[in-house]
Amino acid sequence: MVVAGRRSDAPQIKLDGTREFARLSDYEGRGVLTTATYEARALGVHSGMPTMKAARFAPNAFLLPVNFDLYRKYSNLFKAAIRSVCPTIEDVGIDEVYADVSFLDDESTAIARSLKAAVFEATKLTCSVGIAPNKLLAKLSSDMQKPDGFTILKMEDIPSRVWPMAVGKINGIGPKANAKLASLGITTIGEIAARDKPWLEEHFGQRYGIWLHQVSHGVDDRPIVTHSEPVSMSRETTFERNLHPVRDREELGSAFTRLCDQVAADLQRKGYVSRKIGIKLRFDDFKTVTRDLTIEDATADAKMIRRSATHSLKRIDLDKTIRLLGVKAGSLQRPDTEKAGGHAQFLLAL
DNA sequence: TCTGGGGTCCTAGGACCC
DNA sequence: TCTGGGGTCCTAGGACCC
Repeated sequence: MVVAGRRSDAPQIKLDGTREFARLSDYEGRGVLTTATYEARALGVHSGMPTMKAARFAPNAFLLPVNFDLYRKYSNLFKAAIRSVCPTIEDVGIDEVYADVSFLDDESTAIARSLKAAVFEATKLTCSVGIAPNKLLAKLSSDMQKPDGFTILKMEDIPSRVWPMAVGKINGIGPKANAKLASLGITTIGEIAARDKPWLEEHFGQRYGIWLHQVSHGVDDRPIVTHSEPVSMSRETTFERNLHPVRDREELGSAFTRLCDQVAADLQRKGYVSRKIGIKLRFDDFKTVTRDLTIEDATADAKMIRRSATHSLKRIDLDKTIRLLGVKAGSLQRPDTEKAGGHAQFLLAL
């Protein structure tokens, strides 16, 4: 079974009450797999794979639409369950958390078991736990035995258990860094660790080079961040077909308005105003451009957002058809911390 | 095979200020 | 005449993550 597509692709309910699921081969249109069961993955498909491509590997896989409301509900149950064991947690998206368990007296094994038991009791879902001296190693170890496993990783295990792993397993080494490392003959974490700092800095720049050196030796001093403020909120949509800036002007215009309305509603619902309104376009050749504009008065008003976004849109050459359109609000503030007009301002100079 | 949507953080140049 | 050194803010793009 795979999950892909929109809510409207929900299974048909037949007259006898049974549900008729679509098959992956029935899928039409754009998009990627949100996820796939392990059985489907065995056929060569994976999260993020274009759905039309996945359909060639697993045409008979059952196709389910995404249901983010449901995922959010289970996410909340899952996080509450973790919190009941260990209150100091950091959110890492919908299905992951870091938890600081250093204050617990129990053995690592007992902690892992109680975390998994709490999650299962709350959600009937299994999960994977990694217990390690820092976030880098905890993430690495939680991936070692999936699904429904737990792994305890200590500093002294690094040479035997971390160094043989592929560099891409490290959080922060993506496709680009992976390819560059490979071009230098490096495919495992141990091969990074075998290089000295100056060599890594020479090839990857000072900052990234030093970071590579550290992570390859299991060093990571990032704290658990229990609270963070949002930086931006955005909405974007990929059209079912590429839209022509002139011929499809109306359709583009209404999509644009809808995105601005959604961003405004998101801001209002969460209680923020924005000082930076931006747009994003992806053309038929997949080239992506962004424009943004800092505005005088922070806003959460749909019309204001649309006006600012239109300014940015006018600065883009529309010489190709458009695949994706997005609207983004950045430089977020809480309205009450907004600098109120009318306050006296002072300057003291020598 | 044609590639989602929602985010964060980093880099780098230019404007501008003292 | 051949021009420092520090800082912040703005903008665009890109890598990366879930």
